[in-house]
Amino acid sequence: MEYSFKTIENKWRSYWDENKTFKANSSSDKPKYYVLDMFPYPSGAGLHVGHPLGYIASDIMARVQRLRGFNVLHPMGFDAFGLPAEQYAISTGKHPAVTTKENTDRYIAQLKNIGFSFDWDRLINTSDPNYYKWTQWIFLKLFNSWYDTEINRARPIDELVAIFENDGSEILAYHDEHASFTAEEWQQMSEQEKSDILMKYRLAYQSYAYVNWCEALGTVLANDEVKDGLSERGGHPVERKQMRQWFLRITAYADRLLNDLDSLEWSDSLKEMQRNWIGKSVGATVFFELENGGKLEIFTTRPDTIFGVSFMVLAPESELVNTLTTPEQKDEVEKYVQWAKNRSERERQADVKNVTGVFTGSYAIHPFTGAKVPVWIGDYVLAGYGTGAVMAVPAHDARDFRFAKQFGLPTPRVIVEKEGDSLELTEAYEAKEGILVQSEFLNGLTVKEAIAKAVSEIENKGIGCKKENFRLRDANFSRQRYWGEPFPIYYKNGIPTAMPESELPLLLPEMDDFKPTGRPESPLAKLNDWKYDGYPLETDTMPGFAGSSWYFLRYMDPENNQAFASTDALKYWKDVDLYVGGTEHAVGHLLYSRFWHKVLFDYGLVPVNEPFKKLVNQGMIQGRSNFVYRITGTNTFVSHGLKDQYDTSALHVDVNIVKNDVLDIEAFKNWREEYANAEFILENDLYICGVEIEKMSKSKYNVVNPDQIVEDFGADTLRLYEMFLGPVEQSKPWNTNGIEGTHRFLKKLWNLYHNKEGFNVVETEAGPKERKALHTLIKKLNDDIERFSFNTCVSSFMICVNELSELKANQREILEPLAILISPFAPHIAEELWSKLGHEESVAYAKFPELNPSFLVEANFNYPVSFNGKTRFQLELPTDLDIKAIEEAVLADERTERWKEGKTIKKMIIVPKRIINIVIG
RNA sequence: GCCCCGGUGGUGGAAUUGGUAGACACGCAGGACUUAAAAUCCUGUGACCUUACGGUUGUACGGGUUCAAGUCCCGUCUGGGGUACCA
Repeated sequence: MEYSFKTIENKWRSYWDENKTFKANSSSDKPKYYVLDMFPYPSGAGLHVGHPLGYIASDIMARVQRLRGFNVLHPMGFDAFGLPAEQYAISTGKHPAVTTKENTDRYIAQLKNIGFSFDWDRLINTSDPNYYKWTQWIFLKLFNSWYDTEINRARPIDELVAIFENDGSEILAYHDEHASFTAEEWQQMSEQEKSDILMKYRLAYQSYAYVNWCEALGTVLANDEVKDGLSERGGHPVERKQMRQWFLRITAYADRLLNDLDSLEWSDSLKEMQRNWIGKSVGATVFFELENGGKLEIFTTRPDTIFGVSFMVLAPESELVNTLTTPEQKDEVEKYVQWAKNRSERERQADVKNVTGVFTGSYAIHPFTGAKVPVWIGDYVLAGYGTGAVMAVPAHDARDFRFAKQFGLPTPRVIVEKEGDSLELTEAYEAKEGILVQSEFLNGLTVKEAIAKAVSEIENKGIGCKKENFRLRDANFSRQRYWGEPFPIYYKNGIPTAMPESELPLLLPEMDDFKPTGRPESPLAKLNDWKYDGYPLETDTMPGFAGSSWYFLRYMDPENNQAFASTDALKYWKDVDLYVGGTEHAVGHLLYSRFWHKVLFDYGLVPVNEPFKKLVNQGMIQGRSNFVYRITGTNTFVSHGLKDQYDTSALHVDVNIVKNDVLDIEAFKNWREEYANAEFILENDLYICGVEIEKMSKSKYNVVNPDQIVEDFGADTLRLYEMFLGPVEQSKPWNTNGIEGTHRFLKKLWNLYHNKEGFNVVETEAGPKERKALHTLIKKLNDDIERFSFNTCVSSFMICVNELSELKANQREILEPLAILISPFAPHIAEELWSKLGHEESVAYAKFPELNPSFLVEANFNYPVSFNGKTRFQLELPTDLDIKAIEEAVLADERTERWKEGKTIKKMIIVPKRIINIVIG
């Protein structure tokens, strides 16, 4: 009887749907287990083969935990707001809500096709008003909060107002710049002044930031849409424009976000990434007097090197640039600042080959030596970090060193490895160890001592103090876009004001025209009636990470319209036991979610202070991308082999219009309007595309769908194959070579339970060989599931089934537990076998088979492990023995007794106290 | 540039704590069954030398620690992810 996967999979898919087999109840006597996937963005390209990698792994865990007796919550939903749907709307006029609905429907069908055990009744969608009502509600919570650094938690803004009214500004609160005022002064302030001051304290506040403005397209671009300083669409110039925007004050939580990492079961590398992102550093803030009056504040982590300062560098955006530039330098400085302004931060940091900068003409005075120190402007200094100015110590910082070499500035060395070393330098000596020289009162000290001493001297002189600094910046929460959550904020006489909670959700208004406004603002600005209570509403919308920062809480109680989730549900499900998702979210999403969760925790709205207990980072299934090369400023494309002769930028091209890396030129012209008149420079009459292995993503046009695989081999084969491909954590490019192997395995499994006539399982007792095969498998599975090693699980299944096939084992005693064991991995076939074994309830309600170690021990004695025809084993010896005695001990061992007939010890590898390896041949 | 992860046969990968490198699977070659093909099954398969027995060598590259290194340390090369408006 043949394994007919289509019939079987269709049957059980509808059975699970109709019976709601995987519905989770928010109350149960069983212990709870919450397994969560990072929910997908429903891209127009459909679910790609990379998505299921993590989903299959988490589904296996969900199913295993159900079999182990847990009440499992395993939900799915969609992160449905975002840029691609809006871009699609701009080019086709199709409303993002419509495309999003189409895409989510397709995703649901594709997901159901793979047989995931999701509780579909808990499906959520971040673009659904019933969902984003609560995103807006949490935003208002943030807007109406300030951070009390004395008790280290968020508090209502009303309480801050009360404090200002009674005591003025002298409180321990986390804020921007400090404005000092008395209670009386506060009371006399205008509404506008009060609002401005409160903005400096709110956890959601307004401030200024740069956006990528593209004049030609008339819109603000995401970083992803900018390539080499030009817009990806059209290749138009992009400039950076400063605008007022919303921010979230995540920096108030920097210490807690850092310290609480210790309690999480996340990989060390991921925690390390978050730590580095938060980037806590301890150093000093120091004021340098300027020659012509005024002061320059810098932050340094290396106050010990203060005698090595040979110049200062300001970020081009620094407010001091204007005041410090002398008339002679004015032209040059303005030219430089204008140029640097349009380079992205990443470009500025990555481009170390071209060191750029300009002298302001002004000098600072070294606080200890009194020397004149020139003040430069350089774009490797970022305005957003520290004070936007550095004291440059070229001898001990690589970036400062390159700058000094470029502009012929001195590089005095102040630290040597050991006393008496030469002061010559060919590169910066950055090590934080050595002895101070040429440093007056620091001479002879170690770096560590010198840091402490320098800080105390700086403090004594009253020119600075010890300071902690974080690399983490507040999160920019504004987007000049349509397809996102509207802010429940209106401008009452120009003052940003929260809408009442009772008015939520503030619905995203219907629009027909999503084209850019031609100004750096959201399409919502085109609406005349976008008003609340007669006042204009905020026209920016929230970014992609708004909805995804709290969705894991909504699954606990998705229908609730009184609260984002009920207290009971939150108490019961508490937190996510296992979170599976890609490393691409290592800092963004995972940091924002932790931050939101902590704010809610401060208000007692969630029971625990961290949302994700254990995290597994699935690797990425990568795609094979193709590229075309556009000559800068033209609509001409040059073939890969000739591109180095031109100034080009590489653009992704749809892999579907490329065959064997040769571009179908006609298809390319039809692909996008802007390419209709494209011209080509060919090689050998062909346009050859470039190739790169990278993230599979719609924007890279390299997506492969799982649908065809399910059609050809079935979902169970796809599930096993994706697991068999390698460790879940590992990234690899997609390819289907070898999928036959896992399909063949399923056929073999099927044939264990069937002969030609049909189902064929006997009730007789199994022999020791069969029992050993089964229990070896149980043991392997238990160990491997624990360490998330599903590829070796699949191998173990194959080995076991091969052995059982050879033994022609068809005893119920063996096959019943085998069906349960395979069910998390290949659920459809397992359900079919389970029902044929005479069970009425789903295999999901079965009990995970227990290991009987006695079968293994017995088996081990009867059937020694053997490789390449040689028998080997390890023997532990108690103490040092001479070779002769070891040999005797080996021969006396009962295992040797069993195997040594006619054989001798061929090889022994001996280490002190222990024999490691004995080969008998 | 900076932070994080990886590099093992023709291919995906295994080796769990430093102790048999290449499990399992794909591919390939040969064979069985078949008129033939498909399917299935069996055998072989890192490289080099050898008719064979067997030997030598081998985990990106260069060093080091160790009785013992794919695994630990230092340096280099190289691929991928992130880099704050893709999600």
